[in-house]
Amino acid sequence: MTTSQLADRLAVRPASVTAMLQKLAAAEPPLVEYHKSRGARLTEAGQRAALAVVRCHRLLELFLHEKLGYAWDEVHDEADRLEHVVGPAMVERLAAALGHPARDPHGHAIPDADLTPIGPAATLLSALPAGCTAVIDQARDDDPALLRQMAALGLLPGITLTVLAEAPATRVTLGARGATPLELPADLVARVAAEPPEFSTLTNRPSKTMPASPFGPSFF
Amino acid sequence: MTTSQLADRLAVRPASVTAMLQKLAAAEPPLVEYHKSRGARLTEAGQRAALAVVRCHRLLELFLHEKLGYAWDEVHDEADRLEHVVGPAMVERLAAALGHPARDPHGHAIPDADLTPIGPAATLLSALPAGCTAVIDQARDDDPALLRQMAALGLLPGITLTVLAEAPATRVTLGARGATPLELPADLVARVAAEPPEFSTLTNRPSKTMPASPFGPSFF
DNA sequence: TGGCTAATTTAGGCATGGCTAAATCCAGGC
DNA sequence: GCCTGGATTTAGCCATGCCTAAATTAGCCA
Ligand SMILES: [Mn+2]
Ligand SMILES: [Mn+2]
Ligand SMILES: [Mn+2]
Ligand SMILES: [Mn+2]
Repeated sequence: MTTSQLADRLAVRPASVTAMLQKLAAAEPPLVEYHKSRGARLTEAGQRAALAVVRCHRLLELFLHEKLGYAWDEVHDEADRLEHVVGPAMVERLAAALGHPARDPHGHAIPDADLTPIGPAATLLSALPAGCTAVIDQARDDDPALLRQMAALGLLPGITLTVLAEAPATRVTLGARGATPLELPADLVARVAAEPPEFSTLTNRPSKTMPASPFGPSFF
Repeated sequence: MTTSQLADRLAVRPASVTAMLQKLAAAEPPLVEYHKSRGARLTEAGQRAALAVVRCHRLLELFLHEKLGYAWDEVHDEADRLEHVVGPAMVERLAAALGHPARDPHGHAIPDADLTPIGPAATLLSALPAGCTAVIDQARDDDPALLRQMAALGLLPGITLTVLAEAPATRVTLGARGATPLELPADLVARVAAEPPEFSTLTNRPSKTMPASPFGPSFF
């Protein structure tokens, strides 16, 4: 990643990114491989550190949803604060209490305890060709409004849909066939991913109305 | 409290305490009433802020013990880190999930949602007169070794004991009468509190062997 | 091969919360 | 009513992580 890509994602100034990259590259062991003015990449150790935080974050999200009754659009922010403070012992306790789950409420894959890297993302709804049938896999979890909108439309991970048209707007049908067609907002289809039914770990499995449940592969 | 008392409790230099007291006194609203070179005291707002953190801390301790299977000597440190990051919504969710409990695993009172101040401490074992019968109420939770020692001796909140002798060492009998007498270490009796049976909210209620369970009044 | 612009890094600051060392305060003791 | 030693505050620093503004680099096009 380049300095400015990171600055954008982190909502921080490029100068701050440079400083942090230098620090992480100088750490023992180095967490990033930093080529000045060239960008940076996670080292093996850095990737493990990152996966540990992601594992913690997603377990927390699922815990808040499953055990404390949070709606799926409310869990991300709380998890974002807790993830940096929860100790390794508690992470494993949470995993055990949740039955070593594979997915968080938004369908994101939860890295396992040995921090094996996660596979690539599924396909965005906006990239599905017309006529295609796919299973909703996961959605960005950093936009509560998006998640509420999805829940209202019945667009939950595990749900199967068929694309009727891609342009000018994405029109889909939910449930295997012929139900009422839906027109999906452009910002929604750009942030929800789906997979071919035969790839999906878990086909069709709605949950409580507002909240969602565990499912499919990763993307962010 | 004086500056140096605070410095001792917080394991911080007196100069740092002075700086923080000045800051808290200047806050809007002021959290402490600070008389320079004279010491400081919590304001109404400061007390509420403190009780909110204590409530969160104790709910977390109970949650870790009850729901995640932590032993009672392991919960304090984890709660100490989480307490500053858990949001108000999660505190109330925790309280609800735990059934709005009155005590944490060490017997400390959990402030209720409206942050009503907590009553004074029970009596230390070291202060009980010989012949006295009392119910274990609570113990300091910041010393895992003490808590493990208590569990090993069967000294859990809710347990009734009778003091046989105060000097040279504290000798007690557990259970209403005549079981095998125990000699209690001086550092233990200085950090465990008990109450007259008729004052105790909950008489006799041991729990899992190592871990403990919710009980009696407060002290720190 | 320059030169120009956009990306990046450096330089210099700010706020937080801590520390040490040097004043300063104050309460007793004489 | 002073004197003095312990308590307290002030002064001056440090590390973190972030910021702005000023260099510096790098890549692309003439
Ligand atoms: Mn998230
Ligand atoms: Mn998620
Ligand atoms: Mn505690
Ligand atoms: Mn406690």
